[in-house]
Amino acid sequence: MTDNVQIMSKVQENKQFKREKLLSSAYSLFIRKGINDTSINDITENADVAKGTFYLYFKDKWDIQNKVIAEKSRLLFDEAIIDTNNKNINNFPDRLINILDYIINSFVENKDLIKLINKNLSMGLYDNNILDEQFGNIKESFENDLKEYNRKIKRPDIILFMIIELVSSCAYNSILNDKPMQIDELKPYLYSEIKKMIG
Amino acid sequence: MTDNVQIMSKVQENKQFKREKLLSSAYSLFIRKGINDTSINDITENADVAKGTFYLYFKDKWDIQNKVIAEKSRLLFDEAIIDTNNKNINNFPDRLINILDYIINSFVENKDLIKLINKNLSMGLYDNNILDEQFGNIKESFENDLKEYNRKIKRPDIILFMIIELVSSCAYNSILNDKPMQIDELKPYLYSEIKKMIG
Amino acid sequence: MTDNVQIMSKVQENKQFKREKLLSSAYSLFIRKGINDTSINDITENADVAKGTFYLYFKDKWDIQNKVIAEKSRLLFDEAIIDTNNKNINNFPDRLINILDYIINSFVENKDLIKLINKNLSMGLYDNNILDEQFGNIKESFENDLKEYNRKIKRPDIILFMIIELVSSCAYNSILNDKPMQIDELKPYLYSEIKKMIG
Amino acid sequence: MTDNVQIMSKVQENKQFKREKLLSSAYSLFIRKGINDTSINDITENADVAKGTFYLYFKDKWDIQNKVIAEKSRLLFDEAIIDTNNKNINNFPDRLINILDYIINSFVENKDLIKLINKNLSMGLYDNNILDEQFGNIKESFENDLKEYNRKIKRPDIILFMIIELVSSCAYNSILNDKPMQIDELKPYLYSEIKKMIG
DNA sequence: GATGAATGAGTGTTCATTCAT
DNA sequence: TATGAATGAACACTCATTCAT
Repeated sequence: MTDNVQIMSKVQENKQFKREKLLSSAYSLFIRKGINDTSINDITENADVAKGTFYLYFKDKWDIQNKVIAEKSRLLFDEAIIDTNNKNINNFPDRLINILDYIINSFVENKDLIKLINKNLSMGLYDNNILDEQFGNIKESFENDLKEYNRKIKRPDIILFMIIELVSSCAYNSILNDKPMQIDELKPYLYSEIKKMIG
Repeated sequence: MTDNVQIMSKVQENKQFKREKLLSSAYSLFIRKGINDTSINDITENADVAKGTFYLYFKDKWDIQNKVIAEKSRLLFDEAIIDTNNKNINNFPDRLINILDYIINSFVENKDLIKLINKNLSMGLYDNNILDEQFGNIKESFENDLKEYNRKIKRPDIILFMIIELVSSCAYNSILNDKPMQIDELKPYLYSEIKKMIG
Repeated sequence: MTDNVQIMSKVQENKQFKREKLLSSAYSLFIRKGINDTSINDITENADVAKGTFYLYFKDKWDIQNKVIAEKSRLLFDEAIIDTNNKNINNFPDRLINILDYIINSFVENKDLIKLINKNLSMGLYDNNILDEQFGNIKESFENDLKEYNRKIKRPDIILFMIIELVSSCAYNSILNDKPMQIDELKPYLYSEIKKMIG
Repeated sequence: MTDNVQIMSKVQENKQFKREKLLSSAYSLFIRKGINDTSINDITENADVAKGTFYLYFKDKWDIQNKVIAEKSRLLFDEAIIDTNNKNINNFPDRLINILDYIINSFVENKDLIKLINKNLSMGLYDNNILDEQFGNIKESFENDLKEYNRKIKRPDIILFMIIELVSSCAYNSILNDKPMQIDELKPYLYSEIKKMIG
């Protein structure tokens, strides 16, 4: 029995390992060459795995793409919240700004990441529940903060939605194309508007 | 001589005609099947033109795609401004809101259009000058309005940029996925924030 | 000892059971989707058995295919003879016609069966001994009848062979494609020729 | 104008040539390795043509397969009729037997041909009009003969259908598997039955 | 300028088979 | 015995691009 469990878990572990090799292979290729120019062949080759193996774990390229993005962006949101908690920021607006700033800075450091995530946001990511998950996380954090710091906002969900759209959309253009200006120059204006919104 | 000129212009006309057939063929296919699922073969067939002819007018699919989007979105902005002028709206905020509302309503009526335009915005459209052109139009109109109605805004270009990003990004999600809600429900919140921004 | 035997036979039973599950799984899939579109994976999945298990009982798809057809067609011939015996038909030609009619009617009721069997007849079934077995049954029955009803035919084996070829070939086309006409319309002509043949 | 026609016909000729190269390449491979074991890659390689070219002329393997069989079997029927005419056989039964005998002999000389044609007959060839065409030819010839030699048969179409089914089915087994005996031994019995049928 | 036949590299996907557990 | 994860050769089919006419 113990043997069986151990054997099972050995196999299970191995499967998990393969799955992760594929995910990280896909991630690095998506970042490096873009999704359109990454073939499943590329992914498996890069993962040192047979081509057929891919189909044991993912349905097709869209499937692994969504999984990659879900994983990476969840990670990002989590980090942002942890960072904010670590800094012991104790008022609501600064907490929100810190979260957004952390995310923006991550994108600045990893421009391919914003390309990857954004590309997909616009390609129908909202159809499935990936954004909802992340959004869920930050929404919860946002509403906790509201309660904790005794803030009243009418329809906080809508405000948060608009804030995130504004930030991600502006960050995308500013970081990747310096439009309308470099992100560091843009930030003050951006954060100023956000503060108005949660005013 | 006159004859020659006429012949020349006839030829020129014919060329222009071919080009336009290709553009409108591409547009209808992009709208109908999406860009990824439209091949150059599809475009030429649909345009009743030989496959090789495509390459006399466009470099590749990305080229015609950009041209199509440029044309369609310029048209849209122009219409929005004309509509606003026709309505004799005489104060600055209402003029701005009317322009944005016109654009949003157009997207609602033609959801494939917002899909097409947005897909491309996020696929590197900012690399070339297409958005700049449109943006130029509306920026000019925006600044004219500011002057005419005696408004003072610090850095109107940045504010306008943020407004457009906010509107297009929110409209995309709301119209296509009802996230966070249907567009008609979202509009009041959206316009309210915009009015704050040009406050 | 008894225990051992029981255990052994239990194991044996179990093996037989697996084999039969595979056979009936294959049969239903062959009928439903055709042989070419049925994979070994399909067969094992449908039989609730691991993929590797297949190879413990059968060499490959051709192997199980032949076994399936052998089983199903032997069954069919047996049924036809039993039906004829039950009806107490007491003259030779009517007995033969009844057997053939029973088979044709079975095919009419299960068109996929004639597709399955025929496909394979033409795909090299004669290479192995499957047809011989069935043919053996009906040949024996045929020759018994000849003796019992005091009929004399030169080379009854050849005549029977030709009759079966004629019937199965005509039935296939008539049942599946109504060529040259529907089977009910064709039957009188067919049986009339057969009666001539056993003259 | 003349030039254009000549150019057109040059191109057209070339296309016809490519198509025929593909057909004959497919035929030789089907004969040599069987249809299932012949890939489109094999066909184009063998025809010294690019893979994509295949799809300019044929939809898929089933398409070219049908065309090959149609061509080859039409040829066979035509030859059989010509041979019969050349021999100045002047009575109906002998003419019919000669046609059938010619076809059988061709199959004996080219066993792969009967394999190819038969395989397909049983794989749903009757769905399309290939057999009808061939059958049309021989039916016409059959009915011409009936008229010319003043024969009366009730429903000659049905009789002919049964004769062809009987002959092709028996020939297949006899030629390929010597079942129930070699074709030369079988022929007398076969032809004797056929004569009864048109009796 | 216009054509469209030809190309062939490239793609996603399937599947019989093996073998460590 | 039984399993099912892994393999990788094989497949049909697509498509942007070229170029002789």
